[in-house]
Amino acid sequence: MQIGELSARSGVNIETIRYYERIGVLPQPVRQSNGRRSYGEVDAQRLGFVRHARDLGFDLSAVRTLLALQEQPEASCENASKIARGQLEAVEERIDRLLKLRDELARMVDECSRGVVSECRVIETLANPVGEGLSRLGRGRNIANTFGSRWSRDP
Amino acid sequence: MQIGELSARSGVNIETIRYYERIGVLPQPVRQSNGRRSYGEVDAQRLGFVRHARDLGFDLSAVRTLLALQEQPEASCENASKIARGQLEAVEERIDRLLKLRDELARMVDECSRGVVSECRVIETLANPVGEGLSRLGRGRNIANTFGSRWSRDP
DNA sequence: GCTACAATCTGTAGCGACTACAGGAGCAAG
DNA sequence: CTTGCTCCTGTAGTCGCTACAGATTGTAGC
Repeated sequence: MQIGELSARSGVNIETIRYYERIGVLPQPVRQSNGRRSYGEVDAQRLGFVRHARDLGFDLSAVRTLLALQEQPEASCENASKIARGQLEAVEERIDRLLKLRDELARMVDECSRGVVSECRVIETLANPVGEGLSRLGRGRNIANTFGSRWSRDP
Repeated sequence: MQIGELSARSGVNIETIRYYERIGVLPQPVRQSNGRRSYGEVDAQRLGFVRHARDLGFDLSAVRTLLALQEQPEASCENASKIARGQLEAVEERIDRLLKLRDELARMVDECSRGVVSECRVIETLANPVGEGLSRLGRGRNIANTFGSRWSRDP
């Protein structure tokens, strides 16, 4: 199958597939006589694996590790489980933050009197950082920057 | 106050402050005779506003709009409130996704037999995308990419 | 065969929001 | 007068794509 079909089947952008190949997340595929990339089921599966892992928020370096682990089934899964646990932790922290965030945003919107800016709670709330109430939230360890800009990609 | 103090007080990286100045989110500050930037309370407040808005997930273009609104208090707050409502919607969607994500990750971790990779649920789950169960999650509209990589920045 | 158009190719540049670094200047304390 | 700190400018790197330019190849209709 050519790259277009692989892209359609996996839901991964053509450019992204080539990008994955370039950075070594996907292996260099066989080429047809005309120079076009030719993929098989194994490639489709590997790409599916990558996509699913990315959907779960693993960054590409984690994906690399997981792929390597997948390819030596005799190895211990300690490592894979550790990566997943780290990911789970990051997700839970993120959820906590977002819930607080939602409350503050909801309050802002709710209290906006729909009058002029000088009475608008949206602006006011932003202007008065509430004694580090929320602003401390962003300040934890940099947990491997697990969530890039991918949380709203797509066509 | 110099840039270092402003940075310490606001919790915003020095380089980031200069970056904000460069892209016009912060105005060019007064310079001391030695060429160093000199800030006052107004600047600190403006930066606090920016930081808080960023913490709430507004992207820099939204921040720009909000800043502009803040500076003409006679205007209607319709606009600010609209931005905040959009933001709230995006946050709620994001929370939904993350909750589903957490479940899948938790299940993965939970079911890992802690043996070899060939029996590991973490790898297995990634390899078998469960008929688009979760993978459709990433595929909505691109809601203005409101959340960049900022969700784990900091020292 | 000719033409139009689609799919693919390579290579490079751009995005957002920073972050890091090189190489230099200024300034205070010991 | 040296050490060490803060600050300066300017540029390049990060991540994970995405977009484009310009070339080639394949396919379908006339």
